[in-house]
Amino acid sequence: MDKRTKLILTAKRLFSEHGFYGTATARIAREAGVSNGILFHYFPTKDLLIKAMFFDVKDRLFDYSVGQVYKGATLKESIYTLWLAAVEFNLENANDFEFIRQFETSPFYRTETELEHRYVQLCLELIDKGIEEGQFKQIPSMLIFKSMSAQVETTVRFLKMNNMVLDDVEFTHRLFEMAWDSLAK
Amino acid sequence: MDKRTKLILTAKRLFSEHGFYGTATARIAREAGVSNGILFHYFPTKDLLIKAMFFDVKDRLFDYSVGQVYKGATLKESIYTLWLAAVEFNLENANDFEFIRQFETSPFYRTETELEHRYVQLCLELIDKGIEEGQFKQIPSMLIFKSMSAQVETTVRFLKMNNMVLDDVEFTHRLFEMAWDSLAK
DNA sequence: AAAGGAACTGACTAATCAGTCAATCGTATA
DNA sequence: TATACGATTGACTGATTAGTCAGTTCCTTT
Repeated sequence: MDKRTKLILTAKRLFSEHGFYGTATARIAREAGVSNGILFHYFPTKDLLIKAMFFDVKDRLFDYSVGQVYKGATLKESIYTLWLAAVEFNLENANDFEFIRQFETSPFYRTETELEHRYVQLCLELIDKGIEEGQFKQIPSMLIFKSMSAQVETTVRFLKMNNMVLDDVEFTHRLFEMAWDSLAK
Repeated sequence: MDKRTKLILTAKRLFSEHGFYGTATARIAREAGVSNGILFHYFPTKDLLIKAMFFDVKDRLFDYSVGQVYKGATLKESIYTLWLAAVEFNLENANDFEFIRQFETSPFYRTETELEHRYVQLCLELIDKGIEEGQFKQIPSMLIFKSMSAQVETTVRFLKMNNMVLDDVEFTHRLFEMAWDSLAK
């Protein structure tokens, strides 16, 4: 594994445990098994390291989930697929999940940052379609997207806190219905 | 205004703008117009200052919202009152809102911290009642509470980002229905 | 093999910060 | 008036940190 990747993985683990400011750059380098200097070779400042990590996570979430949505699916099926993929991804990648959570409430985060990403674009298109077709409530699509994201986050936090996994299909559906009902007409 | 209160108000403003670690204790004292030492007289460590502020906000939210729920109200009316009070409180107290948001995603936050508070207790009782009576979905009450809290947060963020206020009753109801539908059977 | 540049090292620094402390002030009580 | 004690000050310190830099290693190209 190259040192840049090692740094990102180590940083993600330490950030999710101790927060951005609770983690010294020197510690990231040490625990990644590389020199202090090389961190600043790849990421000129700590801020740029953090921002690079944000896009790294969003890219991987996109790759993980979008492939699963197939063309012929109904709107509800598509939303369900995206919802389930997001929940699974966050459950399986605990450090990514904690990292994003902290990033989005930090002063680093600006909405423009997120808007740029194709994952968000895709979701918004789907939601707009649902509103036009009259399947969704007459509410701004951005609010619906944010609401769904918040539901995913809440669900993941709950499952983790109670050491649960999504093995019960019936329960999984009940969780999804909670999110779905909030946007369906 | 006594110096302890001045410190809390100034800290809240600075924390909400620059985060916990982005705000030096010396700066809090300076902008509050008091000496550096007095901060540590009232709050022996920075962590204790932050925790004291958390309970300060929750207390005020409790006082603000609970008085508005009247005895004879239906379950939906009570939930609506609490939802609206929370949204209004967070809109009117921007610094409190940002502070709590950061606190809850920081390493300071432990779930036990919140459970102790009577505001949470009250909400959980109401939700349990709704589940027993069959009005709410068969989902753990803690998850429903967290989901509602997340919806309030999302709504407030959306309104603030678009410089909106809750002056349109019809739109307000549509926002509430979003949250309500996610928990109602 | 020579050259050149990217990857890499780790000791170093300038700045910042949480928390301390010795001294002073204000005021209430005896 | 004397005593006592909490409130208050602000200069100070020891520890920590992001970022630098001069020099070394490694690899590719000619």
